[in-house]
Amino acid sequence: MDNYYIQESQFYVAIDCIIFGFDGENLKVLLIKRNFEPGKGQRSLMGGFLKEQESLDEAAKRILFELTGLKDIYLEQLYTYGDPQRDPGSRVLSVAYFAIIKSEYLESRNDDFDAKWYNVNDIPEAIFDHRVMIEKGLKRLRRRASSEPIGFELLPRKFTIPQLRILYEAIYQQKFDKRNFSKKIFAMDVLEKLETKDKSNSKKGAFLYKFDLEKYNALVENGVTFRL
Amino acid sequence: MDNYYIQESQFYVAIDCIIFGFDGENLKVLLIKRNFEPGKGQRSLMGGFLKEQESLDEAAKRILFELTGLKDIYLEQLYTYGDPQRDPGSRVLSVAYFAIIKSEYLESRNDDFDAKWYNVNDIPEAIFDHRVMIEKGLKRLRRRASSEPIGFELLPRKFTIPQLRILYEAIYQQKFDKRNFSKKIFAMDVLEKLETKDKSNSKKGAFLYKFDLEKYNALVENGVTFRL
DNA sequence: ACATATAGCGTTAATTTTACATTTTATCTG
DNA sequence: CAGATAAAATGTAAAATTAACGCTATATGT
Repeated sequence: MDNYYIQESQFYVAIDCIIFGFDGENLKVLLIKRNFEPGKGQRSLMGGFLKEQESLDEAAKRILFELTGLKDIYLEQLYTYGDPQRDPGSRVLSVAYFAIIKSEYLESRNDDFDAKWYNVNDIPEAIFDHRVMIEKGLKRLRRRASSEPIGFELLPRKFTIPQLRILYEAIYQQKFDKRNFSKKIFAMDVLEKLETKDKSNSKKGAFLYKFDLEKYNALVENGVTFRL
Repeated sequence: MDNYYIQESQFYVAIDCIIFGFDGENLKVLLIKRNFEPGKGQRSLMGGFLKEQESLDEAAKRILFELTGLKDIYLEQLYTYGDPQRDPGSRVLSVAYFAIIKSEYLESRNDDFDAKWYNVNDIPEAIFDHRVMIEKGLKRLRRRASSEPIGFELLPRKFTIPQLRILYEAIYQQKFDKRNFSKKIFAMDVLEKLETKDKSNSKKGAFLYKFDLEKYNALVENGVTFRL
């Protein structure tokens, strides 16, 4: 490719992924132990450098795959951090991505990186500006979860209404009335009720549901918006 | 500074600014005529390359200053575009910024760049992915304007209620009921009523108001959120 | 002084949101 | 196998918010 911009400066570009998960009780963020200098051994978001021929989205997918072995993770660009002093290793821009892993994959292969889940209410110290990134990711998650059906990304494919409610309580750190919550979610008509019950949390058992993407897309077509 | 990352690739990083304005009737976006290759002479967002010692925000401010001669412009990072093919001149990432210029400065010094305002309902062809950026900026503007008091950034410091309403009608491309609109804005109690009237649009004249930042900040303290 | 054209304002109906308690059901235990 | 248990499921009324709607006031121009 020709280069018209020879006289301009160039920069390292990193991708950092804020990975959220839900263990059925609390909202979690995944941090690894950084395995190179500077900051080797410290807590860090999973990240990596952008490569010559990659788009940003591709790089984020590659990095998530390296950590989790998963493709098809919910992924969304969050913000780009470019303070000249942010990385003592050199001038590096970081494009932060926001990712969600379904809780059924919480225990995926990630041993090389010594990855651990941390409760979002109690985020530990982390390298560089990674805590700032996590805070921003959390805000984005809260905004998104109220206006798009991304909560389902945090749950198993089959889930119960109480599970869904507890998830939203974890996201927003507040209680929701059981009746009102059910009413709201059923009113949107985006769930498919299954025959089977989940009995792990009660003797009576709670019916399982699936998020029905087709119904949801049909609603979106008609201009109806998700709102919880 | 030490460099721990010698083996990684580096990239050009551009900043592009989506500059919105309001002429009292329509929402506008400012485009310039690009004055260097590739794409010389074509319509483009105002932009420039990130420099060695600059943060992203600083670069965006510098670039806006170069075009408008203004400091203290409303500015917010929007999104980073990194497709390897997006700029035929070389591999360049672009960090898009979203900016608002008060309409009293619409006619600022920008002659070097042959800048022109375009109605957002009728965005002309523009270079690279700049139209995509503008569309995204427009969405962001709409979201922001409904949840934060940024509409005032688009108006003169003193404005009338009908002006404010017409602005919101331009942003959302829909009519708002006069009475309900006034009620809503007055209910929030963030405006200061002035003695003087603006008589440019009617014989009777409409009272002028100022956005009262102190009142607004006090509300935010109390957890009240702006919503129009 | 009268015509004109926009500014300014209040009430009612409809919708949405909140608050709140009892019955159902499968399992566990004695 | 009967009774205890513990979470799931469900409806209604009050309150708050939002939407719909038309007339009078005012300053200027003729």
